[in-house]
Amino acid sequence: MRLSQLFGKTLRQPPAEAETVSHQLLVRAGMIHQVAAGVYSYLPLGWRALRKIEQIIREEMDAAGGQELNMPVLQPLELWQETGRDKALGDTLFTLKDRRQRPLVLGPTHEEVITLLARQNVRSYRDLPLLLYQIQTKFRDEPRPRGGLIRVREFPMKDLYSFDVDEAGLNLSYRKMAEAYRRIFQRCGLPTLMVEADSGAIGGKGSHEFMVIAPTGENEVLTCEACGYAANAERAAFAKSPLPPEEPMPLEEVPTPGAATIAQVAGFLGVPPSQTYKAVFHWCDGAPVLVTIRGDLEVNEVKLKNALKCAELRLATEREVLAAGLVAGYASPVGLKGIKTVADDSITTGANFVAGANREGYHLKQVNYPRDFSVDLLTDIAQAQAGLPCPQCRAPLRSTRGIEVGHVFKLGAVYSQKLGANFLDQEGRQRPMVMGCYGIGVGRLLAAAVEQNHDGAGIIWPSPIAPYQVHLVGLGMDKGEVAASAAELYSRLQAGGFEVLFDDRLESPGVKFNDADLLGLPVRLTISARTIKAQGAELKRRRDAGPGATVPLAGLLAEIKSLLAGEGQQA
RNA sequence: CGGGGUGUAGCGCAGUUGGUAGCGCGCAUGGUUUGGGACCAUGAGGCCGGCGGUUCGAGUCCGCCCACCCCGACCA
Repeated sequence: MRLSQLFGKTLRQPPAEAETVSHQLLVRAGMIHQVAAGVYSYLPLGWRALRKIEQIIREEMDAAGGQELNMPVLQPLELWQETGRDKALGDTLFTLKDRRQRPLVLGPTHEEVITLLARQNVRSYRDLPLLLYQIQTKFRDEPRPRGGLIRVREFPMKDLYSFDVDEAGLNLSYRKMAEAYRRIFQRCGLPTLMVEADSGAIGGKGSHEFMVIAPTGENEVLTCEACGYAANAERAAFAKSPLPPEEPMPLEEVPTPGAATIAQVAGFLGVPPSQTYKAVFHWCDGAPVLVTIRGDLEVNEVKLKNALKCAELRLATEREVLAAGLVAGYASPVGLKGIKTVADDSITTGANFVAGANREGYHLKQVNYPRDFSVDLLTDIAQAQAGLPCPQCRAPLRSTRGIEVGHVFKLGAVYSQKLGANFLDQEGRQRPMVMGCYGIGVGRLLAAAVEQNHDGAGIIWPSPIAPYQVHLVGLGMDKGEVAASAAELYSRLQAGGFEVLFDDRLESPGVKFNDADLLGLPVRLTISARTIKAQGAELKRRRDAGPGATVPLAGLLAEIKSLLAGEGQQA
């Protein structure tokens, strides 16, 4: 491709609204263009890089036995009502009506459609296992798009769905996919960490995310260096230090004027926060819930939401708290009636806690569970944090941030049961297919790759996903001799099978070099009066600093090939 | 949705007490340059986010709306 013909201009300054590095660089390099919040066009260079990634994904999916197909973006809302996911997705679902006023949705994912497809085409265990995938545009009306391509409302995604006869089969498919994912990210030049994750609105029995560790990541990841435990903070467990048993003492009410927070109460009564019960009010699908947890711990809303199995969960407003008859700052489940109560299992060890008296200005001492109160639900709803002990080996957990580029789910039979996707097993019994689903955000992967591979001057593409491999720069293109030999080299490179971007513009060297650095192709080849005199060309890898080496024209192609091969290994 | 911020040329920005809009980059033409964002000259390009109001007169003052960005609740 001749740069003089290429659609898309480089910018010296990034647009003011671009904050993330990948966003700034992709815009400056003329690879993407924003159309609306979270909606982007891909320009030729960006699109080429994206297609490179798609191709890598295809190869690995096919190698793992996947079959590519394509499903519609437009789907009847009815289908989503059947599985109840219209509610689970809520406002995230883009909806519209056709001319007959039939409600439709723009597909945010395709479990429903693919399950229907499998129901229609799978009859027997002999048809299984089955791995079907597509790379297609998804629509999610995210509450807040951000970070350029990191979080958008319309995005290309690879989604594969596995269908197996049983759990064992699912586990096998799951492992196969996890392995394919590792290879994909590796080939894209991205080290990723596979972490335990919450499955959110997709549902199912277990899931893992693939995180690119980056400070700009949206997710907090907790890891244990000692044993390798890794989990998204919204899902992570930790070893709750049990408190020593004590002889339960009689319940006692004490005045605690003005002590409405854990810190104040603990200070006032001279006990550690871990010797208190914290009460938090949540609002779950239109009803109040009182959540109790040990005073030194925090509530994890994702865990709580899962435990309550509710569609919408948030903190209760002051007004809602009052209306429910709760006393903010002095509430506890002790003696409380008519309100759903949940507690973290941290309340089960130790004894003689301080808790609210449900009366302004008073707390209870020597509260003991289950002697003094009961709860409707007792489970782990505590927020893991850096420094807390690893659930597996008790070494302190560490916190990092990550960009989620892939997510794999064990769905089980949730969708197949709801939509009647059954097959006949060897004994002639009808059974629901056991499903898994596996997503990769392709555009986000592109952004993450830039996020991870850049310097002050611009992008440094990992060569497998670079839009072109060689950036050929002609300096002094108004000189016939330079123009001719640059053009000749361009043809030779193309004939040799290289993907070449040829800067044939009549620009000053500074402009050309700076654009080359910004666009970030792995190898730069410069030809000028100077190099022609030396019967060579200057060869430089993007990731190397300093001037390149002058290489004789004779062995040039082989030289480039070996440089690129080295790049591939590095990635 | 809560909190914060910004809308003036393709990009980055300025615009005073209200008087009909400017700078840098980029773009076009001509010329001089050519190994790390060169220089000179000339030129094109604006519904000042939108609507309404105040005023003889609004980019500027007031009201409403919209868009976009950032921080939190959601996710590939």
